[in-house]
Amino acid sequence: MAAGDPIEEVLIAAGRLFGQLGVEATTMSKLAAEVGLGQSSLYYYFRNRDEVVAALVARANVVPLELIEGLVHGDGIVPLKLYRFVRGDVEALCGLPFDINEIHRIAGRQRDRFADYWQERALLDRRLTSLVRAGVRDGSLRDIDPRLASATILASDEGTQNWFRLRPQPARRVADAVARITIGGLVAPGIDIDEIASEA
Amino acid sequence: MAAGDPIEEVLIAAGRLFGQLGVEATTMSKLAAEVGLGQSSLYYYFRNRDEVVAALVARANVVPLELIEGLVHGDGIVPLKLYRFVRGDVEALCGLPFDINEIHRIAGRQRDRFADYWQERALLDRRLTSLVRAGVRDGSLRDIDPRLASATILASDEGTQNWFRLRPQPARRVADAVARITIGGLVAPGIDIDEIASEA
DNA sequence: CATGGTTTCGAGGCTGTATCGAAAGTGAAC
DNA sequence: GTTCACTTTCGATACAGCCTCGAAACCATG
Repeated sequence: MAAGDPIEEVLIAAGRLFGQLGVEATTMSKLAAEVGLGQSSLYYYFRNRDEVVAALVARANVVPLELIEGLVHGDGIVPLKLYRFVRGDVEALCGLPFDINEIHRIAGRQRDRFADYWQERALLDRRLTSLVRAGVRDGSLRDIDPRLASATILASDEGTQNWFRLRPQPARRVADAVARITIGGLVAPGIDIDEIASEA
Repeated sequence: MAAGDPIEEVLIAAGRLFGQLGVEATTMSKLAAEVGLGQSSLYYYFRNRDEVVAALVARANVVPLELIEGLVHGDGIVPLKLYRFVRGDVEALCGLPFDINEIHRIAGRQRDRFADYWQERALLDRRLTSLVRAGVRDGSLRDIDPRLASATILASDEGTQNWFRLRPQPARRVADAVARITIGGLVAPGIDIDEIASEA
């Protein structure tokens, strides 16, 4: 119905509907109606519903990736960088209109269609892993398996969005709590997580 | 096709198929075929597909609840109890044939149909919250919001199952890592998480 | 206004959900 | 052995949603 780029409008409406109804319950008819089109007209812009999902997830993915790239090249000790990453990631995830985990799951079942997603995800994982590894090396983090730690960090972030959507709260507060707990469990005994938290 | 209780058989097959294909892609035809029934025969045992989901989730829910009940009444300091809870919960979740988060999400969209689920979930949350609160009181945990901490613990546990299913590993190892990180971020500065980990 | 590219839609095939009523199976009572 | 009530199974069918296709409407440019 409105002006702008139809693709843009569809994606915005899709994000909202996915969040409200879930992906499964968001039919192409509802989505089309939302932007003032007939159901079959959507197929002019997207081959199918999954392509809408893919387009949406492609954008959501950019945020954490840019976040960590920026942090890696910035300065500060590793725990501080990690703290900022988790806080930023959680905050961004909680701001999404839809459930990232649901999209994540759909993507997981179709590795080929969502190849880009998985590549970026793998890159994010590598960046985070090597950041953790650096921390273990320089003694600012405990001696844990960096790959396991990285996976756990990402799991916490995404898992958090799960319940956040059910029980809304100030995103920043939640993000700080998750960051403090998660990174607090990683820092070496000598380092005080509260000091890092207040510095971040 | 086999002997036993048809309901039982359907649930077992459903767990497997939900895990392999996802809930959405598991059609009633496939499910029926799996147990040697016609598609419409399933509706004799279950009103619809969501009822299969509900039956499955009802069982999965029991495990963490029993786990924490047992721990609360046992002895040991709070961090030790929490460590054991997280490890047990993660291990149990990783052992499920299906993705608990997907079921979680479906349940979230239908509060009334899954009322039992939400009640048990709320109970679990209360138990965990009050355990954390006890730890904060007696000084074995840092001064954090117990509700936020409890939510974060559960989010980590469930979020972990997410990637665990994609990248299988020894469940115990993963469970230990998650417990060490999560609870490590909660314990008061004086307490050594490694000591707790080796005691658990 | 003719041409060609862009955008929209209605009709229809196909698959999956769920309902319904009929049929088949089962066992206890006579 | 037949009857009867109860349980279990299924085929037919309505209905909704996904997606395709071809035709029509739209629109810029010469």
